[in-house]
Amino acid sequence: MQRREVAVAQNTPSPQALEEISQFFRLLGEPTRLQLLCKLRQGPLDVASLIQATGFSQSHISRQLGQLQRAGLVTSERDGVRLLYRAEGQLVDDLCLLVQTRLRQRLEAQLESLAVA
Amino acid sequence: MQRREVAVAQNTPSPQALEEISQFFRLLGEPTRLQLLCKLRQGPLDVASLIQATGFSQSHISRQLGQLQRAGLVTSERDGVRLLYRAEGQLVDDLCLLVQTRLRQRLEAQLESLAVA
DNA sequence: GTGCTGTATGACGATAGACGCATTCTGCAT
DNA sequence: ATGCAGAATGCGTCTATCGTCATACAGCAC
Repeated sequence: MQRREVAVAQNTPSPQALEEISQFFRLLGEPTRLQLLCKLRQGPLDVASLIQATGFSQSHISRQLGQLQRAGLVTSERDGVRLLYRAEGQLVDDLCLLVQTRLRQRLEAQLESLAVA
Repeated sequence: MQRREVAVAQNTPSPQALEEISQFFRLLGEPTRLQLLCKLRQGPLDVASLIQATGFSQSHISRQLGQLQRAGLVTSERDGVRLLYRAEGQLVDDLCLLVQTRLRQRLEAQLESLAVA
């Protein structure tokens, strides 16, 4: 049932699937969260380290991590009194690389059109 | 200069690049815009057709198309009194496919864990 | 040039969500 | 069991943006 709703697309996602896909993108659409993911992809970190690395408050970082964890993009593991968070999987890396490549191509095209003019 | 700011990442995007990448994801994080992109990828459409297809108001659709156009994801072309909008490139398709696949995998994993239990 | 249609934009209200302070909760260390 | 540190959550404020109605603008058709 759920499977069918999500999977109905040979090519065109169902309205329900579109909603879920867009919510996924929305997660990545916030710089704070993307920044956290970048930090965590380099290795596990506790909240204090992330506070230091980003400058955001403990509560804010905790909340963002909660969102990322519920979406399956990060996991946490106890290390003494601390929780170590780590990035899970390669999907976000892949997505960012595609977008970044595209953004660069676009800038390069613009540079070229300026040079010609 | 701009090139370097965006391109600095062998692997870790610069803060500026992260901002731009997140803004790109933010564009896709709104169901309306994603829906429009899906419609337009099947062929060029005018605003009236998009109104009919989605149920949103003319002004809203026009505004969303404006955003997508400025980001280079759609183009427009005059056809008599109408403007035909069309989706540009495959990037959004690729991104959606990656995300959709992942969402499915996640659901399937959850189904499996329920079956075992 | 004029009138009309299709589209873009102004103005407004409602809502979601970022963000930080304060507090509570959780689990470790003793 | 107790105390403490680290993390999660309550609450309030602020901002951005969705979405619509109304209006302005752009370009076609005559």
